[in-house]
Amino acid sequence: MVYRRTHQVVRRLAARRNAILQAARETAAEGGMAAVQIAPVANRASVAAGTVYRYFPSKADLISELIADVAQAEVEAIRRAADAAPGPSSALAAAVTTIAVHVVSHRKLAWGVLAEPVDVDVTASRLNGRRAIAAEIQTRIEAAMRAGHLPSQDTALAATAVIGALHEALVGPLAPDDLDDPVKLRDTVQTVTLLALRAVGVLDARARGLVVQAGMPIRTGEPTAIMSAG
Amino acid sequence: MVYRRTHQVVRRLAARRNAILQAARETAAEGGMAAVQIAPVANRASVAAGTVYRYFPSKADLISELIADVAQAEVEAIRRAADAAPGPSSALAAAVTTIAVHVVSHRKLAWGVLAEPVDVDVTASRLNGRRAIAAEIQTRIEAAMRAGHLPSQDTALAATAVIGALHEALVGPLAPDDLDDPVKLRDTVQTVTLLALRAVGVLDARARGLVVQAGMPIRTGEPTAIMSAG
DNA sequence: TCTTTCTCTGAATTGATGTTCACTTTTACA
DNA sequence: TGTAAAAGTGAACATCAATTCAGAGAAAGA
Repeated sequence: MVYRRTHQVVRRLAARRNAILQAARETAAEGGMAAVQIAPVANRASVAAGTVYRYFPSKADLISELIADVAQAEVEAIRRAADAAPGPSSALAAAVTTIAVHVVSHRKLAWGVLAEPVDVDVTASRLNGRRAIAAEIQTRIEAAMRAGHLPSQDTALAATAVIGALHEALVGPLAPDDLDDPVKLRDTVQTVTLLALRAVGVLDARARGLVVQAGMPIRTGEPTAIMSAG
Repeated sequence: MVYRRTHQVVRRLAARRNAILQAARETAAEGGMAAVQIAPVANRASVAAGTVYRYFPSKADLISELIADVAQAEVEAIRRAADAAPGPSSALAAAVTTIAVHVVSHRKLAWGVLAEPVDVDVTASRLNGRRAIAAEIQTRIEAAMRAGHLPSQDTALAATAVIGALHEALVGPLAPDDLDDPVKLRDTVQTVTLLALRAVGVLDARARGLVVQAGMPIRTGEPTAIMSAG
């Protein structure tokens, strides 16, 4: 034997794999899932089309992994935001706000990951991602419910409905189209968060200071934990 | 000239066009939009593939028309149910309940019409359908708001969120999978309707008798107007 | 430097469907 | 019954992107 992988090579392979995933992600963020085709992604990652297949068995696997990554990052962001909150109600508010902010901040990517038509089958990955995020919300609803802050309810269904409301109102085809205006964006996030919280029985979240404060900037691309005491 | 369309022929042509649309609809209801391919649909309508193109310029047009038809029927059902209600709050409840019931009753079709990936571009048609339905809900929210039954709010955003909550919880990938059980189905519809109404600020819709009554059968395939006084 | 093995390349292949079109069948009416 | 126009047929075609693969290029060690 005259060839054995050195650490260098191992690292380079890993880096290249990441580069492909990253290229796919950027492509999706810019042009939606429809734009995520092997040739353009490969080109963006500075490799040949065939090379992609040395790292991913198929386009479906590539996109599935992309979806899983995005979902996991979201779950972690939600968890961080909620765990930093002082009580169950504000934890729930923080979780919902986090989703809302992330989703509006990366609409194209969110739409692609969540719902945009793709030619290959990624339902399993999407389902898992949704499940993980819904479970996170469900946990917070349960906690608030047990603390007596929410009426008794089917938490699984409630979590699903909350997510649906957020997605449809913020990235669905009917979402407002003027969200590039930061003021409008903040108002929209706040309104939708209020709606979602009200759905599960939070009374007057705004008065209780549970949601985004007026004038507070929404920063994109980082863990978001915007809320106040509750 | 020795050929001119008789009334008979005109009728036969119209009937055949309907047969193709109907075949597409049935195919979608059974196998989702993915199953709506020219060859199977033509076969189901008992015509050749080429014949479809004598009635529809392209597959996109066929599916777009299917979507428009379903959406329009839905709008009419919502309007009937809401108009039959005694007051603004119950009209809103009736509208929401109608959507919920229809959507669970024809999950595959609803999913196909609303969100399922399709290889051709039907975004315009979907957007129109969603807009029409959202407008219907928005109208009812506005009425209830003006009557002082709801807090002041952005009705467009509220209507969108309501629709999102209904869809995600009832036909989305996270929807309960045991909706074939009629009891479970009724409970689910009721729960989700409550969530949706609560989101826009309806307090305790159940106690006020605004939603599906326990024991009331949900019939499918016809205009639904299930509610009581309000 | 030479050989072996791995990795990369990108043009060619494949597969799946929407779409077309030369031909057949049907229709209306003289 | 004959014939011109319309309607229907379905096999062939076009398209488009995922996938493959034979050969080129690098890397490791003798």
